[in-house]
This record gives sequence, structure tokens and C-alpha cells, in this order.
Amino acid sequence: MITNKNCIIRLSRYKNALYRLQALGFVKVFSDNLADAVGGTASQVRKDFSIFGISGNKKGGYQIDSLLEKLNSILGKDQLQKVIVVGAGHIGSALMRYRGFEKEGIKIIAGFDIDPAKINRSNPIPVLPLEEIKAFIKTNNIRIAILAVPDIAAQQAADMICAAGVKGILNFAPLGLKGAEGCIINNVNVEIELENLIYFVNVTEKTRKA
Amino acid sequence: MITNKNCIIRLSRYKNALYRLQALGFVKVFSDNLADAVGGTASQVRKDFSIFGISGNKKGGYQIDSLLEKLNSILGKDQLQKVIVVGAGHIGSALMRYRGFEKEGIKIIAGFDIDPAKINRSNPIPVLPLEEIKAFIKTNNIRIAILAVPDIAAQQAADMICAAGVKGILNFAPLGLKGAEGCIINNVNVEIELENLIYFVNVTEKTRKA
DNA sequence: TTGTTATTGTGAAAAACGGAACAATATGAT
DNA sequence: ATCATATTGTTCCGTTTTTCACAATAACAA
Ligand SMILES: NC(=O)c1ccc[n+]([C@@H]2O[C@H](COP(=O)([O-])OP(=O)(O)OC[C@H]3O[C@@H](n4cnc5c(N)ncnc54)[C@H](O)[C@@H]3O)[C@@H](O)[C@H]2O)c1
Ligand SMILES: NC(=O)c1ccc[n+]([C@@H]2O[C@H](COP(=O)([O-])OP(=O)(O)OC[C@H]3O[C@@H](n4cnc5c(N)ncnc54)[C@H](O)[C@@H]3O)[C@@H](O)[C@H]2O)c1
Repeated sequence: MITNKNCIIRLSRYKNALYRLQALGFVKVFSDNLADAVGGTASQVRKDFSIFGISGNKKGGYQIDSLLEKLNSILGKDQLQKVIVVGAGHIGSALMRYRGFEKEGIKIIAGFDIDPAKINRSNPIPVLPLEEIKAFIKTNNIRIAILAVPDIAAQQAADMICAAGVKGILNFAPLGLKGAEGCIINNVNVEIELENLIYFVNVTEKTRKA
Repeated sequence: MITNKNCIIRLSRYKNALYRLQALGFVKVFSDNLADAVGGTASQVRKDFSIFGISGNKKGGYQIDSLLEKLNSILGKDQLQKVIVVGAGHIGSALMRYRGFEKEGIKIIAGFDIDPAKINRSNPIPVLPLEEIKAFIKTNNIRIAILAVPDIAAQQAADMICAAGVKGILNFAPLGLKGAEGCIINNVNVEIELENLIYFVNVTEKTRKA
């Protein structure tokens, strides 16, 4: 089984690049085109495909449409993914308003908040009270949740939704959560990303001077 | 030179964990405490420190305050980092309102937008018209920018701010940007993070069944 | 048909990474 | 003072990941 997160991220990037190429009218693609498009090497593109048993045509490259089918199937994009957002504050509501997920087959179907003032059942994407979350997860068979609550509430909220049946959490709170058994937690940590960027900017600047 | 992004991310995590330990009243820490706190191994903690010439005391562990000083210096946190936000839409304004960066010594000092309706000079963090961005970057010696414009505008905006002197971009648009020479681009791609999470949830589910 | 060329698919080499092990040693106990 | 113990710092080793290299072969040209 593949455990290499970077490899799967590359598959997503290939997929996105392929859609762009397709939109530009391309029908087939070579490994080095894709490598250019995502900023990698042609070898790696072919190796990644090889791992998943994807093959192209000697001298003919890859057929974009069939390649996309295979990547989409690997990435689980052949079925709509229903997602909930926990915490309808700044980040949570930005995500709920974002249209970009739909073209990816990801649909945020509800938000949840502890603050009564945030509740809104008549929204296209309703914001519901936290008390209803457990039942909602079970009824709608929700497996993926986005966690956008304040840091202090994050662990507790994570525990709760794991217990209710959620299998994967995308956590925006800048702290490491202990995942319950059988629940995967991925983090989006903007602070750390910025810090990282600052570090590398500083070192390249320093080494450039030297 | 260190090129291992994960290693630097671990330093950030150590740093954050250390602040939490310090707030709890701890004065010294052992490598295995830190490992626990961030979900790693004690060996790796020591190795990471060793790479940067950080040393502790045999049998005495590490002095938290001096450790923090060293980590902060490595991570460039000994000086305030001024950052601008390009694109004051949903994500951009969520980031501008976010208080969490300050405690990290990161200060968003202005936003920029092409839409006149978004301009607001009297905000604590002003939103300025795009025409002023070049001069602003030069005057304020801005090195880091957060890019939160629509996908279609992202490459052009990146080119512009690179040309104006920005050295690092944290890009929220879900596409790979070509960085100008001497400008580092890091991406925060929520779609891909979700996709990744979905993939791993799917495969663990499948292998669990089998 | 034959030869030439471009491109894949993969096995092998290299590099990067992380973890285990252990010698060195400071600390505290007796 | 001596010993036992805990913990670091670093070397070594296995694994993972990336890159290299090239044989296999499909497409095309002559
Ligand atoms: N806003 C940003 O730009 C930004 C950037 C980086 C990280 N973050 C992180 O994202 C998280 C959310 O940030 P934000 O700015 O959206 O905060 P926010 O305060 O605007 O929103 C948090 C929301 O969560 C709700 N809430 C609180 N406890 C809850 C619970 N137990 N269950 C459900 N809802 C609950 C609150 O009522 C509020 O509506 C924080 O952890 C923050 O550190 C935010
Ligand atoms: N909102 C989200 O939750 C979310 C999630 C994932 C990714 N993203 C990505 O983040 C980016 C921004 O998303 P958003 O939801 O904030 O969009 P938005 O439309 O709310 O905001 C974009 C802002 O950029 C401004 N803008 C347009 N062209 C510009 C230019 N050339 N220079 C400066 N400003 C310009 C617009 O006036 C607008 O205010 C997009 O690339 C989107 O794909 C957003």
C-alpha cells in the first residue's frame, strides 16, 4: 500500500494540470510536459504512474482523458464527497462560501457552530447548532470534516466528531491533535507555512550574499 | 545548507510545544518530552538540534528559554516580519482579521485589491489599491506576501510582486505558479489537502476491510 | 520493408531521511 | 569518592524516495 503523501499530492497536481491542458485543447501528453506543468521530473511522473499501474504508449505519450479517468479513480473522485465544516467563523465561513470545491467533486453540505448567533438553517449551506452534529454525521454518513474552531476547542471537537464516525479531519487550528483510532488528521497550518517560507527566504538570502 | 522542509517544520513545532510547556511552568525539557509533544521520536529531536548546533546538558535536558531563543533565531523570529496580503476577498480578509499571527511575530501590515470597493485606508490594516503595491513593497522593504487572488490572476500578480522585490510568496490559489528567479513560492492548497485526506481515508478503509 | 527516432517502463544506483544504538558524560545518590 | 543512572550527541544502519540509465517498442519516414 502507498503511504507516501507526497506521491499522492503529485497525483493531484498531475490531475489538475491535465484538466488545464485538456481545456487548452490537448488530447495527449508526454511525461515531460506534465513534469514541466507541475515542476517535477519526467522520470518521477512515469514512476508515479508505474506505481499505480498506469501506462501510456511508447512514443505516443498518454491519452489525457483516460489518464484523467484513472487518476480520478485513484483519488476517489468518482463519487461526490460530502464534507462538513465545524466552526463557522472567519475561516470556516470563507470555506463554506468558496465555490472551488465543487469542480473537485467535494461538497460542503453543512456547517456547525456552538454560537447561536451563527446558526442559519435557510442558507444554501446551512449552519446548524453543535447539538445536531452527531446525528447529522450518522444520518448523512459523513466521513470527512473540516475543523475551523478556536485552538482551545479543537481537541474536544475532534474527539467528538471522531466518535460520531468521521474518518478524516482537515484541521486548521495551529496545534497537533491526537487523532482517535481510525481517524486521520491532516493539518493546514498557515503560521507554520509562513514561518517556513521566512526561513527559506532568509537562508537563500544569506547564502546568496556568501 | 538544510533543504529539508520537514525538518524546518519540525523546528516550528518544537518551538510551539516549548511555549506551551513554558506556559505550564516547565523550565527544562528532555528530548523525549518534546518528541511526545509533537508526535516524533526522541532521536529525531536530538538529531534536528544537532544539525543546527543546539546542545543541551547530559542528563539535564534542555533549558527551555535558551532553546527557544536558539529556535527563534534559526526561524528568523528575532525580528518582526512584515507581510502583505494581495487580494482582500474571502480568504484574504479572513487572514487579515486573524489575530494569531501576531504572537508569532508576523504582522500583516496591508492588503491590496484591484476592486475599488475593497479599498479602505482607515482600517487598522488598510486595504490599498493595487497601483500602490509596487511602491509600498519598496518603501516598506516587504519580503513576504500572501497571495489570495482568484486563480486566473495569480500568476500575473506573483510576477508583479516578485518584480517589486518580494522574496517569498504564500500562495492560496490552487495552481502551481512559476516563481521568478530568487523568489520562493509555497502553496497552501486546501483542495489538494482535502483530496489527499480523502485518498488516505479511502485506502485505510479498503485495507481494513481486507 | 527497413531504419530512425521519440518516448515509455522499469531495474539499478544514488541520495535523503529517519530511527536505533551506544559511547560519552553530567547528575545525583550512597 | 564512588557508583549508578539518566540523557545527550553522533555514528551507523535500514528504509524510502528520487534520479539515472537504458532496453523495449510504437510511430513515422524513406
Ligand atoms: N482566520 C484565519 O485566517 C486563520 C488563519 C490560520 C489559522 N486559523 C485557525 O483556524 C481556527 C479558526 O479561526 P477563525 O479565525 O475562523 O476563528 P473564529 O473565532 O472566527 O471562528 C471560530 C468559530 O468556531 C465557533 N466555535 C467555538 N467553539 C466551537 C465548538 N466547540 N464547536 C463548534 N464551533 C465552535 C465559534 O463560535 C466561531 O464561530 C483557529 O484555530 C485559528 O487559529 C485561522
Ligand atoms: N475562499 C476559500 O475558502 C478558498 C479556499 C481554497 C482556495 N482559495 C483560493 O484563494 C484564492 C482567493 O479566494 P477567495 O475565495 O478569497 O476569492 P475572492 O473572490 O473572495 O477574493 C479575491 C479578491 O482578489 C481581488 N483581485 C482580483 N484580481 C486581483 C489582482 N490582480 N490583484 C489584486 N487583487 C485582485 C478581488 O477583487 C477579490 O477581492 C483563489 O485562488 C481561491 O481559489 C480560496
